[in-house]
Parts: sequence; structure tokens; C-alpha cells
Amino acid sequence: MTRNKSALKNTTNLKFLAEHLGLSQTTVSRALNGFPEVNYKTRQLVQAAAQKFNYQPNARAKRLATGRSMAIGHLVFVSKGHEIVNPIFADFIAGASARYIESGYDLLLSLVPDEKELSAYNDLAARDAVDGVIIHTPKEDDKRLKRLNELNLPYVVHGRSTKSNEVYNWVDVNNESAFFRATEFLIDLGHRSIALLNGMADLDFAIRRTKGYERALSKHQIDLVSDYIVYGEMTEPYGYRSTIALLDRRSPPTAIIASSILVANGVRRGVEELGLKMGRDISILSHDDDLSYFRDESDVPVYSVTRSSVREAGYKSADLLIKTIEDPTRQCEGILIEADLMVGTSTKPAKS
Amino acid sequence: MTRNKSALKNTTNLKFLAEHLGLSQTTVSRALNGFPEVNYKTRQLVQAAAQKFNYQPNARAKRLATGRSMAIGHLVFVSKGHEIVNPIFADFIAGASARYIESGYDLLLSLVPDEKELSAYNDLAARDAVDGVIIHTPKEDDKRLKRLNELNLPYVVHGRSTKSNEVYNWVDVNNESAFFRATEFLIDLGHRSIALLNGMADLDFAIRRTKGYERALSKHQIDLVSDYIVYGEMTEPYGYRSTIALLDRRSPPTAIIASSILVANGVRRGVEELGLKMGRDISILSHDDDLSYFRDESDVPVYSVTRSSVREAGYKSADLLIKTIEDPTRQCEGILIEADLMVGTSTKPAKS
DNA sequence: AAGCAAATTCAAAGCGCTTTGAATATTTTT
DNA sequence: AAAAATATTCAAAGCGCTTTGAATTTGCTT
Repeated sequence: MTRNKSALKNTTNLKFLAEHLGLSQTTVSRALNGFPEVNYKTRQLVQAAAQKFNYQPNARAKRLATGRSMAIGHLVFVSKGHEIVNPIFADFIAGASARYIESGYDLLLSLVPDEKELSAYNDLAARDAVDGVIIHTPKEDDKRLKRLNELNLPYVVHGRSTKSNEVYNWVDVNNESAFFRATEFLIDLGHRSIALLNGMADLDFAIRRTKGYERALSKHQIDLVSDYIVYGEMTEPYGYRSTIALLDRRSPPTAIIASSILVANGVRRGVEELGLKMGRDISILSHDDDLSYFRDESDVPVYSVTRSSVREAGYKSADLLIKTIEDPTRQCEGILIEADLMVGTSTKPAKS
Repeated sequence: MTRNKSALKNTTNLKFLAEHLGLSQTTVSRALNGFPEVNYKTRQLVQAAAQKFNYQPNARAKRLATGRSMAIGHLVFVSKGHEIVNPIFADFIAGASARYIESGYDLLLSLVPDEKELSAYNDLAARDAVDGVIIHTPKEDDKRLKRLNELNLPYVVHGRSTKSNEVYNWVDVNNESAFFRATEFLIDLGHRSIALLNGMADLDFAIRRTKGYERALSKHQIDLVSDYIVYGEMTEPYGYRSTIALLDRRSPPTAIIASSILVANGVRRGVEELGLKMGRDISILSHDDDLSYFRDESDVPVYSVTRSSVREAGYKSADLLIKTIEDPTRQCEGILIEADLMVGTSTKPAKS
């Protein structure tokens, strides 16, 4: 009986190439992999033949032989009945993928049910399916870091885990300073009632954003109104609902900070539905991950934003991870990206 | 000299397990893979030991031995300076991933520069890195289908390629009928000037949508105004810009059909910026891919939409692909998904 | 031209699994 | 109780590459 068909699919393998050239597999392999001990002329011949037959070493065999998977895992966790794939994720992936391609890594993506959060990494490690992983949306004290250190699986965190004791690689936007500056910018415009539509309360970046926000208020001796801070999944409807609720208060805020452009869209919808005009009646400032699908191409930017490209963060995370994989003795590193404050038409001085 | 470190990482391999049990690797392998000729008692022992040591067969070795990659490729093509990752893609992937997990496949994602569109599949096939691929956003006559048939690499198209002569598997929404019904629905409300904000003009689904739109107009003897059909990348700003332009005409449309909720958001922004009210002054109907991040959770749906879950399409595409991979003699199949027409507050009878 | 070093090539082992074909153990039949 | 049939286990080969350690060829000295 023949073996599996697909094993036979591609007959242009090393053996064939070696026989065709009248060389040993060793020499052909070394010629193609740039080993120095191959004669110049021989290498030319081998490369020409490889080109001619469109020879690419079988990925499966290469991976087994080298003990490297040449793949990076991205696990996304979805809770039941709430299977949300963050649009920010798509841009991050785009940036990371660009870096992976440069070094020949594949990107392995897997959506895993919430409850398997930790065991999913165990399985990945036991199967030895990837050389490293990227951790997305870490909690303030994220258990995954410890687990990955135990498993000895290289990883980079997109974001940070402030309360974790682990030593780890990370790439993060300076959320605290971005939101400090955003808040102070609004205060400087005369706003005293500023709401913050934050992300989910257990996420590290949300906590840092709150911190920056509070620090600005405190610096300017403005009392914190706890209801002004709202936590939730950063969707458009969330921005809308929260805005309607906030503006319905006895003392509505005069400015709203949104955690993403998507949320800001919802805020604007709410504002306009109440017959108010963004900028004139209420200032809106948003964090902007510079997502390709939401890019503001207008001459005059609509929203005032703290901008930081999540695609860039993806590229840098991938880069750091690859470096870590290829040099296991490497020290852990943290990369902090500063956001730009860009002023649009959505923020105006507070009416006095 | 030792071999690569990572090769040694996991010592719980088949050999170890077999020795620990005093059995041959053959028997242990067969016991775990459900072969019938293994003694019941033996199988119990093997399974218990596997559990105890958290044994998972090394993915790399298994793939080489079986000649199967147990991975599905998703290639996304990005043009220079225009690196857009469709948010629809994220939800599609989520659906597909769920199906892959059921059968133990990995999802390989790669963002490839436009100009390498065809060669990227060649490389994938030559490396033998995946067992199949999903084709995203096909053109009306998409060259990838022919190439994949030549490469003998199983694939499923998300969408169709109307002018292609190839025989292929596909999963598609009935775009033509969805947009026919949408248009007719607006006509029945008395609208006679209906604009269509479509996707990119060379995409198959956009062409089908135009066809459905035109068929409805023609059925009701409404003259086609060619300027009423707009093509472009389906972003929020596109919806906004197009709406401003349309409503600036001497004879503005009384209804606008948008190709995605994102575009509809832009349309609404444009409408409201001009001081008009959606529904009352102008009707908006959108196609809705039921993206998790844009889900309308209100009691009364805001937009009237033709809804079809792209996540479901992802799941079905993955399912069809897996079936095709696991039974190479299988006939090609096309799965057509009908969209639901759901009426919200954004469409009202035309003023007379 | 013999002797040694360096350059180049090669045969064979190994990566960790699956699968083949044969061997052994157990049960059933006569 | 021996023979035949069946159930169960195993040693070894193979997947297509990389890498080791040895063999061969070439070039350089003396």
C-alpha cells in the first residue's frame, strides 16, 4: 500500500535534486543553506538546479530535523456567547506577520475558549508546535506569564502585567502618560468634568489609563467623580450607551475621553442624537490605534487623539520575540512606545 | 555536541512512554490513535500513562510521518502603502478557527505583498506547509483558482469567481438576491432615487450586488442613474465622503444602500452632519456581516439590514475544506447562504 | 614525488512519529 | 491435545530533511 497521497505530492525533494546533480544530499543541503565549506562552483550549480525545479525544502521535514517549528503562536480567547474578535487584533497581526515573513516564520492563529486559557499553552508546548507565542490583552496580574516561564516557551507580551512578578518581554504603549496628557489637555481647555470611557476593568492597559487620567485630575486639584469612569468592552454601542447615560446626568461632563476610535464613534452618535454638536457642545478625545479601517483621511482631523500605531506594536513585538527565540540567553526587554497627541476639531475650550 | 536545544525541550516522547510502560512504540502509538487491534486493558494503561505525563505527540514528527501538515493557510494580500486588514476578515477567521479546532487543524495566517499573490501559493505548495487554503475576496475572474487547481492544493473560496472557468468549492452569501430584496424593499417604500455604496469594483461580491440592485430597479421600471452606484474600499470615511457627495447633487437620492455596517456608520455621519435625520429625511439600508464588534444590541434595531453572519461563513468554509482534504475524491460543492432582511428604524417611506 | 594540510564531499545517523510485515500470544476448533 | 484461527504485540523501515564524523580530493611544502 502506498503511503498517504499528499506525501507524494511534491517529488522535487532533496533526494531527487541530489541525484539529478550527482551530488550527495549533504552537499546539496549545505549549498542551499549557505554553509561555507561548499565549493563556489558547486553551490552555483546547486542553486541553479533548485531554482529550475522550484525546490523548497519540505517544511515538515525541515522542522523535524532542525527541532524548530518556525512558527509563532497567537492565541485569542473567546468566552461563550461572547465571541468577540477585537478589530485591533487584526492590525496587530498585520504588523507581526510582516516581521515573521522577513525571517521565514509562520503565524499560527488559534481561537480558544476562555476556560482553556492555560491548558492551551500546555498543549502548544507539549505538541511543540511553535517556537514562541505572543500574549494579547494581558490582565493586571496575568497568570499566563508564569505558566509560559514554567513551560520555558519564549513569549512577548503586547502590553504589560503590572502586578505580575514574572520577568518577561513586552511591547507597550505608554498608556499612563498618553491619558495623562489627554486629560491635562482637556483641563487646559477649561474642562473640569471629564468622563473616561475605558476598556474592561481587569485589563492592564485600562488600569494604566485610569491612572494617567487620575494623575492629571489630581495634579490640577479636580475632584474625582467615580461615575465618570466607565469600564466596558470597547465597541461602538458601548460608546453610544455610555454617552447617553452620562449626558443624562444632573451634571453631565463637558468632555469625554474614549479608549478607542470605535468607542468615539459611538460617543459622537450619542452626542448628536441628543442634538448636541461635538466640539462645540462637548469635547471628545480618543485614543487612536491607527487602525487601517478607521483611518481618518480628512484634511482637518476630526477627532483629537492620542495616536499610536498598533501595527507598529505588532511588528516590534514580533521582532523582539524572534530575537529572543534565536538567542535564548538574551535578557528580557521592555519596549515602551509613546503616543502622539494630535488635535482635531472634536475638542474645544469649555464654555464658561 | 548536542542538537538544537528546543529539540530536547520536551522529553515526554513516545519512546519514553513506551519504555515506561514496557511496550513497543508501535503499540503505544496505536493505542493512542484508536486502532482496533489493541487490547482493551493495554489501551487503558497507555491512556492513563499518557494522561499522567501529559503526553502529546510531537506535532513536527507527526506531520512528517503522516505526510499531513494539519494546517490550513489563509493568505491576505496587502498592497503597498495600503495595508488594510479587513475587519470582516477577523470574524471570518473566528468562525473558521472554531471548525479547525474541532478537527485538530492549525490556522496559518500570512500577509503577503500583492505582487506575490500567485507565487505565494507556489511556495506554500512547494514547502508543503498546509493541507489546504481558503481564498478570500475573490475577483470576478480570479487567477488564484486556476493556480491552485494546477498545484493540486485543496481550497475553498469565500465568495465566488463568476467569470472563472475552474471547478471549485465555495461558500457565499447570496449577494444578488440580498441586494435585490434590499432595493425592492426601498422601492416598495416609495423610493425612486436609491444610491448604492458598493465595495471595490473588481470584487465578485460587489458585482453581484450591483446586479441585484439593477435587477430590482429594472423590474420596477426605474431608470438607472449610473452616478448612484459608487465603488470603493468599505470604510467609514468612504461612507461619509460618498454621502456628502451624493447629497450635494442637484437631485440627491432619498435612500442609500451601504455595503457594510462600517460604511453605513459613515453614511449616517454624513447625513447628520448635513442636519438631516436618518430614516425621516433619508433611508439607509445596509448589508450587515454581523460582526461581533458592531453588533447592534438595541431593542429596536437601528439599521435596516440584510444580515448574514460572516462568522458562520467562516465555519462553513472551514468545514467544506476539511471534508475536501480528508476525502480527495469528493466532488466540488457550492454553499449558498441566504441573508435575512431585517427592518430597523433607518428606513421609512419616501416623502411624497 | 612524497607528505601534510586544507578544502570539499559523502555515507550514515538522527529528529519522533506512523506504518508495515512478521512474530508471538491467546483462543477456538477439531 | 494438536491444529487452525484470531488477537495482540513488536522490530524495523520510512517520512525528508540536517548534522556528524569520516573519506576523499585538491593544493601546498619540502
